[in-house]
Amino acid sequence: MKVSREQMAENRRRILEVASRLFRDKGFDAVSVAEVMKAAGLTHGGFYGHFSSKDDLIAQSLAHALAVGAGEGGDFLAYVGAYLAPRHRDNCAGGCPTAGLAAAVRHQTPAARSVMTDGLRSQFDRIGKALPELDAADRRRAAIGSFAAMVGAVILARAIDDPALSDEVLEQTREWIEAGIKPQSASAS
Amino acid sequence: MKVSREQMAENRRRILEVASRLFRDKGFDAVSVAEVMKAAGLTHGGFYGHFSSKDDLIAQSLAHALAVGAGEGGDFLAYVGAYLAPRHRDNCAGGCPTAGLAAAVRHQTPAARSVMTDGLRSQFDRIGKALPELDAADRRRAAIGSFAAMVGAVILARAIDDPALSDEVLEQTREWIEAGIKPQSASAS
DNA sequence: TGTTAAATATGATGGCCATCATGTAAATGT
DNA sequence: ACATTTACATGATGGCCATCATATTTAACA
Repeated sequence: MKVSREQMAENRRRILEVASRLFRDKGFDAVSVAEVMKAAGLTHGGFYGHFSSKDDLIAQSLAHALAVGAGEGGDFLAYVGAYLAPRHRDNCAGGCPTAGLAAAVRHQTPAARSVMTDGLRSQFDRIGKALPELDAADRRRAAIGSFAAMVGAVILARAIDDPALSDEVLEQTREWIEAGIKPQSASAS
Repeated sequence: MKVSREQMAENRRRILEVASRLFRDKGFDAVSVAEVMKAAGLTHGGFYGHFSSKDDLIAQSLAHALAVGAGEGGDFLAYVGAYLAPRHRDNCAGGCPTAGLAAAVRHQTPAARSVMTDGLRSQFDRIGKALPELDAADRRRAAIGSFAAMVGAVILARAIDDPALSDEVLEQTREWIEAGIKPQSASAS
């Protein structure tokens, strides 16, 4: 049955939203087109009315997730604290799409890699702007170095099955980043 | 045809070696059992004489790769330089199994996650011992923070399709780590 | 040397999945 | 109101893959 224009637009939005959560939670390969559609409250048949292929869905849902997560411009240290927290580590589906999907993007289409590249470029710029207390070169270095450490730490923490070690990875990386961001203060705390 | 005991042991070793390279290169899902066996110079039939399942192969080949890569105890800064280099970024098959597979381990069996956990614990200890110029607490923080940044940077650099930005991620992260490892020197270079 | 056991090869089997073909019913525009 | 378009549902289809069944050949051992 046909649905209204707005209904269709909302269906499409729901597919993207649900797909990005499922992908972050289980990985691109482990989520079938039918599963996405079912989670969106539809059947698999209508899928190709919205997207040309599963690869197309992957690229578009990635863009959707990166755009949604790109809010904030606020306190960088607060952002780091929330990012390197057990809460975020345990919330793959709703968490940072870069931490959840960057490694898998390497095996995806050029379109998906391009989306991820744009997302990362924006992210580096955004973090750089949130670090006004440093001069330009240090800002760039801190933005990229910190974000690499954040993404790496969450990926490692999620791979580790020992809760104590997993927590430690988050905590030590948080302290490491905090120390690295204030190089102008004296070396001893 | 039956082969000698040693021949069989060597076949097994070759399967593990070839599998760990293929997995790092293409991901666990994208590599079939038949492909691994063919790359090892065998046919798919003999596989279940060596391993109880593909999941078993994944866990064992991961352990193999982590053990092989765990050599060195030398100069940490040289290690960082080689790790955060385009050469390593472009060599997934022969590169660090943590950078190549840590994110995917999250979706694997408990056995595989346990192997990865042990590998990371050893890695943190090893790096800590390579940083004797720091005191104990700083050593641990630097070991975990640096390695998280290294893994994250290589993952991001591999996801990015713009060579200039990809190179920049490696380079800035390298400088960020180098700066963070020598906190006792003056803040200005 | 002959018998046995084992390692590998060849050849199914069953399931999952992306994609397509076709039907149906409701929204859209006149 | 009517014709038409179209969004979605139902139901194939073909391919890939993990795993298993069986055959073959040869090492291992007496």
